[in-house]
Amino acid sequence: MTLIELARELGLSPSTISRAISRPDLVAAETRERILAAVEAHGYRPNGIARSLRRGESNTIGVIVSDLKNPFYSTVAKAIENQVSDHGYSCVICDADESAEKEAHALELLAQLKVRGIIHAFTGGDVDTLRRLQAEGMPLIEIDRRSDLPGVDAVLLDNALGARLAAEHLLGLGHRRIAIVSGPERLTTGRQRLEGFRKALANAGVTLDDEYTEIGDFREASGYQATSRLLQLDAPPTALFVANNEMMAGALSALREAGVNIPRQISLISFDDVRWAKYVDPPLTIIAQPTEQFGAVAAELFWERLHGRTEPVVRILSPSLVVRESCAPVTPAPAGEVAASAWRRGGDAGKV
Amino acid sequence: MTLIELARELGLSPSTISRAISRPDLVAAETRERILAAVEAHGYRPNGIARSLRRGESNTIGVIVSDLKNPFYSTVAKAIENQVSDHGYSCVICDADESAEKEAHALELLAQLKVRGIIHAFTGGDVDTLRRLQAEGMPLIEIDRRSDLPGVDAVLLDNALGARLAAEHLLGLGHRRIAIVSGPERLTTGRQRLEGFRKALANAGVTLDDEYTEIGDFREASGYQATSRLLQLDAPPTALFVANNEMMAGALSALREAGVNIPRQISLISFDDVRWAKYVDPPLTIIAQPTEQFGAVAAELFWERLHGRTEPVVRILSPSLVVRESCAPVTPAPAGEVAASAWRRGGDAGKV
DNA sequence: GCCGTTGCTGCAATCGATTGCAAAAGGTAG
DNA sequence: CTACCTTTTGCAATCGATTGCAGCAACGGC
Repeated sequence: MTLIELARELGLSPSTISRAISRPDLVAAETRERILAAVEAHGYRPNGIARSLRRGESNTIGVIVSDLKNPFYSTVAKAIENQVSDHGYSCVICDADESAEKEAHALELLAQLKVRGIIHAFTGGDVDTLRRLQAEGMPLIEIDRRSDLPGVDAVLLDNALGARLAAEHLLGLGHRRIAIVSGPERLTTGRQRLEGFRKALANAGVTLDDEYTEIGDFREASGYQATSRLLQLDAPPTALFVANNEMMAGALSALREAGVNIPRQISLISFDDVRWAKYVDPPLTIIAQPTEQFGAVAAELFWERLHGRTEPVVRILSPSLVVRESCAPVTPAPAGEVAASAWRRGGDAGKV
Repeated sequence: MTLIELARELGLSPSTISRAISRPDLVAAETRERILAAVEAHGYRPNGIARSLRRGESNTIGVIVSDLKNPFYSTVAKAIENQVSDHGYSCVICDADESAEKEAHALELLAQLKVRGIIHAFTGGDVDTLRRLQAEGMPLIEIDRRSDLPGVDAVLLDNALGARLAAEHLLGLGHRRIAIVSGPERLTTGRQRLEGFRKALANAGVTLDDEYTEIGDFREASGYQATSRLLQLDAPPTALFVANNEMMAGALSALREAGVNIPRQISLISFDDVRWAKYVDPPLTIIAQPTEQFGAVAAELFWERLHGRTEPVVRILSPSLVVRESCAPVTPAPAGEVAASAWRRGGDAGKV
């Protein structure tokens, strides 16, 4: 049922119907009642597409996350959706799947859909497309990860602080043979967590060995592989920092499989306090992010943009250390080799 | 930049430009090159809204999940998104937040957006809206939960089987004082898991006591509360079946807090093999669902509908039992009261 | 040389709702 | 009674792309 059909049926013009719906005060009370009754009776709904075309706006916002399966991003997406749906906006949520191509594709698609703004976690892809969208006046809000595009809003974590908290916790427990599994260089989160960690260690006079520096892709499988490699070193680390929750799951698998005891043989600390971190054996010490705030703040920045703000705003959120039981003081072993050879023997042998 | 502006600049008609983009074979090679070069240069993108209006279709599909934070649903959503984006479709993902109102609101919104179909997990709300959409010819595909609307496609789990697997596992370990935390009656998942469980116990001559039957709302908090109540009974259960992953997290909290040892004092089995279930202490015995299949099959059913199928199809997926370490044989205590009083003394006292 | 065909391009209508402007009706003041 | 204002409704253009139909040119066959 279209506006015109309804108008014909009521013997009124389409304009009147349209006004009765969107600006009721302009229509005589009696007419209005009659129209609304008919609308109700026929279940008429304005065609959102036609409306958007005419109004030149869509009441839709685009969200691109790099992995919808990752609870961090699904939580952020949910927070955004909740915020904007209260205002009658809807979300087109895209999953870039950590792929730059898919990201570029999603951006094009959202642009075609004429969304009012795009909130996205940069996946390292197409800065050109971003630049063009920005030039066209599309509000762009980055979450979690930063492209190097100037002038866009962003909600970020103080990754260096997070990495420092992790490093200092491990150093404080006496660890010196410390390894990291970080993310891709092309992502700010990957870079900053690595550099922040390196620097914090350096401040304490500890150098982060290349051998102990693994670069994954923030997905489970790479966490598994990286950790497996570290375990095969002649002098495996006594402590491990894993830079996101997905890779942490992989690390956990690798450690289980190798029969390594946490924290007795290796201390494990990682990023992002997923809900289950506290139920794991052992409960995980982690660097927590204010996950829902990412979404809420991003939505907020979006509204401001819509209401005329033109100056870019960057909000930095703070991580915090949550101490549980996956980190322990380094075992006072006679020599570095002990732990390694103990592992080879497997199981509980490393008890000392 | 619009089609008309571009046309004027090139001294061609809009029709030719349009054809050069969407049906290149109809345009002379030379003209086509010239047009495509200009398109590239100006970064012209067809206005998706106008295109949709004219074509009378949107290349958009709506997805409503009942809780985007729940890894089950985010995984399903991702699977759907991945499937349809390969075909140039985009997803509008809505979160009903387990609220019937929000669900109705989302349905209206998707209808206005003229999506090509809606894949949704019924939240118990507005069957009227669903019925109207169905009457209008909107492809409707239900996942996980079933409304009582006839004629719609659905991808469901064999919940009764899942519940039976859980019951038989517990029975096989000798448990008789068995409790359940299930979901709302208004949801098929809640009902079927409860009834299936009850029936499976009955088959073994065990009755599911009212005292042992808790109805939650599939969210973490209700799992916590229900479990806490069960623990305060004079004769607490020796085994507990929790009917979804969110409530299971709550149950875990409650058990931890009460210092109850799993599985020594209580055996725990629950639904949905979230990735972390195997890292928990103890690794959780669960009923696994083929999560990604839900999304893939739903997308498949959607395509079929688009391509003309009119007969409703219901696909039932099978759960499976994954045995880990959260269930143990019932402790051969002299009398039923022992366990209860042991708990009151707290901690490891119940070791017997 | 004429006609039919093929290939390319343009004209103009169309999708459905919105909105500036104008017309008609009713009311009030001078 | 006229002039003017207010309220209510309708007319018609508009948003931007698509597409059926027609026009035109070039070419080949007879």
